[in-house]
Amino acid sequence: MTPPVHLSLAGQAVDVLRDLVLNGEIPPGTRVNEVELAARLGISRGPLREAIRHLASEQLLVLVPHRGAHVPTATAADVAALFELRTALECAAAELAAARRTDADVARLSAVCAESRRTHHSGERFPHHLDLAFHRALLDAARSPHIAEQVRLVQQRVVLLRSGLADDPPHQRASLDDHDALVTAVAAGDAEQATAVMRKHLARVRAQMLTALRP
Amino acid sequence: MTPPVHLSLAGQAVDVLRDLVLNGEIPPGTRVNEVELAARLGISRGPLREAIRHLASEQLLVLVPHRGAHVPTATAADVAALFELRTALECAAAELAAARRTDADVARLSAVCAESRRTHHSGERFPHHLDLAFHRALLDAARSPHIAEQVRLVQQRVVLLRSGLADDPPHQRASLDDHDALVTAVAAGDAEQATAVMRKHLARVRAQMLTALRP
DNA sequence: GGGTTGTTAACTGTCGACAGTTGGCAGCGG
DNA sequence: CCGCTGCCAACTGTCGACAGTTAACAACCC
Repeated sequence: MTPPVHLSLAGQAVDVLRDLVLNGEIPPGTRVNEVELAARLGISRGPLREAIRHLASEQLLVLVPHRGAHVPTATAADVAALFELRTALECAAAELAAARRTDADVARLSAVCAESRRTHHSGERFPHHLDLAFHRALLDAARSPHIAEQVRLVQQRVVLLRSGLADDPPHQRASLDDHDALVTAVAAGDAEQATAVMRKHLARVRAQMLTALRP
Repeated sequence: MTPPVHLSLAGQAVDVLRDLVLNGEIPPGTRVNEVELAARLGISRGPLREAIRHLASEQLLVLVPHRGAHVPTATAADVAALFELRTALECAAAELAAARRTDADVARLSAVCAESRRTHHSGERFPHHLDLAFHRALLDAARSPHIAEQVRLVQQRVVLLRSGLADDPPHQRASLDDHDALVTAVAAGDAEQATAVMRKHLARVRAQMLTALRP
């Protein structure tokens, strides 16, 4: 029932370290000490090093020769460049989803949208995990494992960049509308419309992140 | 002059191992023995393991717990799924290139095309490295480092899958025409046309690889 | 006093060795 | 003759220790 059930210490360390980075317990800019972290995780430096390199390949850590690893800090240029990649990938996913979706896919997407609106209306907070769930459901509908994997990696980076950034209720409401429009386009099998909506949606998210990054 | 100038043994091992895999010196399906390869490279197992994990993150190797790493074998389904990702990335690159290209970019692209035609006419072989050079020049014109990096990884996998596959002169000529059409569209700044040509080009390459994979 | 150089401590990069697991092979029983 | 069980070799996973490098601090010279 737990998908990431790694037997090796290195595999476990990857998951633990990933959570530490994404949850902000190792804030951006912090250097990672191998011996200290190895002791904290109760493992040796060998597996930990493999885990660090793995996270670096996911770009959740930055390696500097002879100076160890540190969590990257958010840059405006980084956000812009990253969203170019995200747009390319998720627009393609939206296009494929519109062409391949089943009724079950549409039902799942609608369910996530409904759940999002409910929590937004009641608690007035749009939890990010529901946003991620929506984009993941769209990826499932696209049925393209390689694209899905790459989107997962990019979204991880977005989560890291977004950590510590303020929320913006009007933006969240607009995102909900975008999601609804996406479901409509996908349900109708309108690939062109789906990509157009996705492009607009990501442009909005990108703009919100850039403005939240300024002060 | 040599960009990948790694100081660490692990970094060097990554480059050596990558060449070994891409040049077919470790054929697909072959298992990699850590102690043997470490001795062959004159290094210890530690750095080699890090190199192996790195190549696995680039999907040039497949890791099986307690059974080591092996070079993946080409599957038709794999080619299809991979080209979905490649299409998404390179179409976006073509679109950005059309919007951002400079005269120098166009000159470089034209030069690569001319060189390709010359070798094709004289030696009747269309060297793959010129094909790669063209796509790389297009990426430079797109000026999107993240997309460029991902395309580089995908193209590596394509090279691996294509290793051992027969060439097809008519297909090569069509590819040359595609490249010329791409240069024209990019030079004209016609993003829509550039993505359309790229999509068609990649569909052709994908079809050629799938037919060459059948027997 | 500012800049430079020598020193030192901390950390990464690397190595060799040990332990645990896997797959194959031989021997045994049916 | 076929299937099963127990052993064995080979390999991976992990650990602790050593060597090389970096950066900061302190002493020294100008």
